[in-house]
Amino acid sequence: MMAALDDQSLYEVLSGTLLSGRLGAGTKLGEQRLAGIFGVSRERVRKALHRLGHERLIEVFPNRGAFVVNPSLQDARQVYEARRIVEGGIAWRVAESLTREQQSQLRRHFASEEHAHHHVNRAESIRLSGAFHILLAEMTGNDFVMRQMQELVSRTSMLVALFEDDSATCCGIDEHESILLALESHDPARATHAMTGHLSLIETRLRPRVTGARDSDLETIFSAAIDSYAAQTTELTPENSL
Amino acid sequence: MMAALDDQSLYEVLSGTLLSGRLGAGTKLGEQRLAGIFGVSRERVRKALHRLGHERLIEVFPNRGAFVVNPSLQDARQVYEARRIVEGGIAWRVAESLTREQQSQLRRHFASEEHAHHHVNRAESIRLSGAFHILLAEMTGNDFVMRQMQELVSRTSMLVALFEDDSATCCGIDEHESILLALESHDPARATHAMTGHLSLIETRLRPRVTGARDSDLETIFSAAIDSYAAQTTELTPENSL
DNA sequence: AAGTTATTCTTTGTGCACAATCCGATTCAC
DNA sequence: GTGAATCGGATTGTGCACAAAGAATAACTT
Repeated sequence: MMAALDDQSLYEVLSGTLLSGRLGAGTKLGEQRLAGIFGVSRERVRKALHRLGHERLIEVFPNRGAFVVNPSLQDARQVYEARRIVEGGIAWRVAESLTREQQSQLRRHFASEEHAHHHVNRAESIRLSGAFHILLAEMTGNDFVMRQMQELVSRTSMLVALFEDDSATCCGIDEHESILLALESHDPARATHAMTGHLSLIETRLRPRVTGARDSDLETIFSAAIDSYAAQTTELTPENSL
Repeated sequence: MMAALDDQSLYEVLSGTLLSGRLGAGTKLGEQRLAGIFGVSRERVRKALHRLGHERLIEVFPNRGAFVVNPSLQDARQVYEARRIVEGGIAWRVAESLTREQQSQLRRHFASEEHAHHHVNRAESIRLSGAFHILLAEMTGNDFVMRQMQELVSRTSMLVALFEDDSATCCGIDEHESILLALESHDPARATHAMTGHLSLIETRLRPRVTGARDSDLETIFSAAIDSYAAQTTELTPENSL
């Protein structure tokens, strides 16, 4: 069948592929080309590209086109610095007002992290590490803060794809525990301190990596992305398969 | 002459007018209508509208159009909450690393604030109060943080236009001083505390105001906005008047 | 032969016409 | 008279064709 992608799907596939780091930095994303690959009109691609540009996932040069961003190590540092500032503020706020439910929710999450860690389930560990930070942002119950965090986490995942030190792409579990303890003691300053220290440690794990000649065949990469996206969505809405 | 507005100018006039609160909440911004007023094609207006929608300065409903946002008091609270979190983090960070130059820069700014305050220069006081917060954000030297702050300050100025208690739309000057003192003492926790306390105080000044039947004649409002924008830009580039 | 200009070709940007959608009013049925 | 359904007007969304800009190449001059 190969359903025609709607705007949202197109954006999600594009965005997901960008974030996964499968595209070589600096790769040109031609409108015509993408339109052909995705089987949609050029205007559709245009709109998606503009949106991605606004979210800084790609760089758009007027009359020149859109290109995959090529973040420098300095850019990476800025992302972590921003996270220290924002998540420091989040930790402070959450420490002030942690409820019983929130506390047990964090405890439960931390237990999963430990479980995955001890069973050396690497992929799951990475996922849960990120989720811990998102969970804290959610506890502020604030849309602005959540959106900003989502953007920062997106950027982070893009960066680790570029600069990952293969040995450690996930947060240290002890550090999460010390954050948790600080939150539970309702000590804002201590919580902020634990959070900023944690993020600094993660940052030190970044290594400038030779931007390896990754596969930059747009057709191949996006076809795979579309397939996995389709699989994922049909799985979520099985009634569609009727 | 009445130069044809380019994309950027169009966006800035639109955005500035939105932020000033001169437009009634919920006012519909029809594409055709605006195109006529600004003397540009509909597609141009479309693009600007989409951008504004992405920045949440207007609400865009598919197939229905764009409308001026109508923030509730609860929305306002969220903005101040977000500012407490982010600016709390900023204060922490700046307190950690305040340089001599930064310190004197802040002192100088504070002196201007005091001056305007004592001479009862109301408009200037308001402007400088906002600038103080932006200045702190700039001192982090972080693009992400600055962009977020710009967005939050924009929203704030929109909100005070809606909910202002006429007696106090500017920051208390004593509060800024206590933040300054905390920063100078290089005490992050104290700085964060001063900042969050300050923002909470501002928030208490918000009063739910009957969304007064403001003038919603798009033609009149935008014509004035275009004129003042033109005046402002020609002033900045006097060589254009040749 | 190197640098510079002219030309061509590709890619992005824009306006226009038409299609899809939504809102409101009128009409019809009960 | 009230409710639902339908039709008309208006507004937004989309594809297409053309215009404009940039990049690469070719030619020409010094």
